[in-house]
Amino acid sequence: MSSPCSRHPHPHRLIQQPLTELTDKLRSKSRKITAPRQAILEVLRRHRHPITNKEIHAALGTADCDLATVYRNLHTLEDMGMVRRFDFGDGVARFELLEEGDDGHHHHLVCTGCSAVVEVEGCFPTELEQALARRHGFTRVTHKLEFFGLCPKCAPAAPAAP
Amino acid sequence: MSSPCSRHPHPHRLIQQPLTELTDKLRSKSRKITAPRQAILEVLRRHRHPITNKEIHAALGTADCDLATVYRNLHTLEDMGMVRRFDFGDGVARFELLEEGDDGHHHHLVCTGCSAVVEVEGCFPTELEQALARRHGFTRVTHKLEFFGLCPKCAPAAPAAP
DNA sequence: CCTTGGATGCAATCGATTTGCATCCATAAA
DNA sequence: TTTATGGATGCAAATCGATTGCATCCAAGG
Repeated sequence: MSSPCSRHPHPHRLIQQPLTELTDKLRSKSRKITAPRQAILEVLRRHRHPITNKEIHAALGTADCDLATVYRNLHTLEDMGMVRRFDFGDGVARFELLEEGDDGHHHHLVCTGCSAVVEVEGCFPTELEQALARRHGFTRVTHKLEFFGLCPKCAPAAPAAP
Repeated sequence: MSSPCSRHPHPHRLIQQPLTELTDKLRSKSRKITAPRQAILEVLRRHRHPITNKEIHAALGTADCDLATVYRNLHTLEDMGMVRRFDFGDGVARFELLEEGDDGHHHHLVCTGCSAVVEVEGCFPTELEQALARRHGFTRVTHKLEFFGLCPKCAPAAPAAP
């Protein structure tokens, strides 16, 4: 694992549940299995890194649907706990399909040059999180954490730095 | 417990440098000392937690200026390293005035109910960041980390929990 | 086949932020 | 002090991601 800029599958996201399993979950909550929805799920299944609504929309191909439908569906899927929303700080929401039983809590290392994404395993600040909660009397504390830097391919092109 | 990082000259942001020091810094980079700019700096000096462009604009009072001017000034101040931008994940940028010599790197615990903000004194271990950088060949790696939860006041009003 | 509530397309709208442009003025030079 | 000038500002229009109202459509259960 030493090519962060190229697309490489990550252990956590190698195996995806079959589409039927996904549609079953939808059915179980009285959500309809429509063509756009299936197509969106297929796109999500094919991507191992968070993708934006626009990217999903662009990847629909033949099964094209309205962009608003993509937005609405990702809200629905998020509410149902089937996808997780990530924020890379650029003002655009990104989503990842979740495995059954996975809460999707993990972080990324994002190249500020080419937007390449590496998944980071392990969730470090959990202890700090609980200490914080205790100290300030907060409950239900979570966190958002993402790493940013320059990948090997983009490093040479970078400006002077400390 | 994780080792807190050591680059926090003013942990609680109680003391702020005088306005003259700020204007001197502007002058030194051939930026003009205008009324709007001074007023914006005054507002920032009076706040110890990240505030939005709108909040700054609203707090200007007599020294009112165009909202676009606030936006432009905060870009300028950010570029000059005089303020630091924070992202609480709600799609609105927030800023904090930086002390001399402080890079402003710290994190917050934000109440999702009332938006109360607590500064977090502990920082994510830098070594882990560097290990990540090494493992994936990234350079200049940084991170964004914010905590979210319910403060004591908002906890009672919260819905059922896991 | 029929009913029905969720789903979709389309267009309008929203909120945050940016930008084009004419004008203004803080600052340094003359 | 006067002048020249490039940065700064006001105002309005434009972007951009995302949301929403509404009429229509259709998947799913009778």
